[in-house]
Amino acid sequence: MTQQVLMDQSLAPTGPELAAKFFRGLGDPTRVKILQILLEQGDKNVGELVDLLGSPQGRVSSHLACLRGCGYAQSYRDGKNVYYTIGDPRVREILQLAQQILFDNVQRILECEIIR
Amino acid sequence: MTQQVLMDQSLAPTGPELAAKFFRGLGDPTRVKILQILLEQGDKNVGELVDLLGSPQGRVSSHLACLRGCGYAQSYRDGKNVYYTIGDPRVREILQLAQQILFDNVQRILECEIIR
DNA sequence: AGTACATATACGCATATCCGTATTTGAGGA
DNA sequence: TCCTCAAATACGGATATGCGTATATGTACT
Repeated sequence: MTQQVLMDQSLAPTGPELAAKFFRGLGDPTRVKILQILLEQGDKNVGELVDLLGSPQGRVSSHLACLRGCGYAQSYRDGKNVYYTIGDPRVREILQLAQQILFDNVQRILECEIIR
Repeated sequence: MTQQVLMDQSLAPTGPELAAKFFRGLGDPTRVKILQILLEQGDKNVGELVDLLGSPQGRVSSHLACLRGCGYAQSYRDGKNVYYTIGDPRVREILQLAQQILFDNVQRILECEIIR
């Protein structure tokens, strides 16, 4: 409807602020681990993720809300449970590419004090 | 030397913590903008970046230290000035891929309250 | 050596983000 | 409808991260 303005190319894809926000969405260990689980083991419901992660349910749900809200993951209900799935196939690509870059810079990134 | 332990595949590339830290390194608008400038306009020294960014010199240097420390950028001295350049060609790839994913999820990411 | 300029770093403050706990919402079955 | 369970959300506190300003380092040049 009135949202088309936001899709205008002149702003969106070039905006460093938006790109940074995108990366911050992937900047939490729990969220990355959730995506890895979904990619490697297929769809999971919240309870299963809680068990796999060993984190309290509330926190897992919050991170899932973030992943869902940003489009990295999608949810669907099956009976009592809500299942999560990877929302965009390119999520796999960007994670793999990050792993590759990461592999050659492990030392430096580990030693970086500005980001902890 | 003794650093090989860290390069062991069993730990490094799979660690969600490290991957998250990697993404956080790209999670700041100023850092993304610096990388975009270096990619689009070639090498720049600190003073030039300060002018292009409109940010105080100290802050720019800090972000550069982060980019350099993590391997996203490299520096070399030429006379009085220190120039920065892209450290890994895959940095361009991951930024482009992010832009593509971003483009199809602009609304959601903009609306996401968990990340601001 | 002494000076000037370019860059790097330090410090205190404001804010973002994460966590743990508790509570609320909502769907399914008795 | 009432109850139970799965999931989502709210709240206070702790930490991380970014900013602005000020200062230190370091190189080149006289």
